[in-house]
Amino acid sequence: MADENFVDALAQLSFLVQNALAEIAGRHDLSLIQTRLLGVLRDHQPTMQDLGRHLGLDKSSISGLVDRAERRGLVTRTPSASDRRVVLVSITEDGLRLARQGAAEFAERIESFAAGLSEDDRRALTVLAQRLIPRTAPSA
Amino acid sequence: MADENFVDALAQLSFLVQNALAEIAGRHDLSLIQTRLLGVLRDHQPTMQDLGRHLGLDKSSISGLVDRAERRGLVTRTPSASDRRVVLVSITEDGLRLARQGAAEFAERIESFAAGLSEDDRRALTVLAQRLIPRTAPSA
DNA sequence: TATTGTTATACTCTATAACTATA
DNA sequence: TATAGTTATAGAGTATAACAATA
Repeated sequence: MADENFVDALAQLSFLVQNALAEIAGRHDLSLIQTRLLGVLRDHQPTMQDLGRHLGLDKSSISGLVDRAERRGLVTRTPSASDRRVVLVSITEDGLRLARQGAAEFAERIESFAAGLSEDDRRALTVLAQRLIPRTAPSA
Repeated sequence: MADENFVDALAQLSFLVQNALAEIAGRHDLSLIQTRLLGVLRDHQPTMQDLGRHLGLDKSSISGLVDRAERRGLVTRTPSASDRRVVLVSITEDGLRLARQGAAEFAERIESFAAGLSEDDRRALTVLAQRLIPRTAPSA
């Protein structure tokens, strides 16, 4: 089976990237899921329900997640004006700072892994990776 | 920054692969870490300490992990003959069956992602991925 | 004394089910 | 009635610190 190598290489690459992400998040006392939460909030001001969809979690899990992030001053809850059942979640200045810092460190780390790759190699890897990723792939 | 695309593509690819892994594990009521445990035990009969090193976890975490796997009949503890402080962990028939089944499903899933890639594309992606992976990269 | 593993404790993360408030 | 969110509860997973048994 020639494709054992293919599957193994993708699996190991995914562990490499995820471990880097978890390690960098940990340096800021963040879990992977808290990091993803901040990542989503960088570009959106979603409802609790939206967050559940984005992150693939039950609403009760989102409640706890946002509780803990709010306790640390990284996000805030705002009641919706149009529907008083709804809660909007926003990132704070502190949260934004942390998200940017983490993203920069992550990019640096990935770059360091790819130090041995030429520009052409990187472009080729980028294109091949993109062809594997469906439009529905979750983001950080 | 041209490399934003590179970093993003690798991050998304890693989420794609890890989510596939987690989803398949979940179908067998396994967590990612339980799956990795079984993966290690397919080829080794390590001590608790060895497992901690392999999986990057504290020995107390390994105790709980092995407890839960043992309770499900997936692994067994054996006292070492040479050093009575040491415990050796082995996979059971049931555990092995589960590990093989999961690995096969995972390979299938990865193949399905790569359905649009030619043989040459796969080879190229495999080689590029391998060049990113240090020899110390953790395995499933 | 040093090492191996377990246990006690505490916290994060997750889901299910029951609940409250609003629509 | 239906929907948005919270709370109560339970369990996995993790680490730190204290412990027991063995070396």
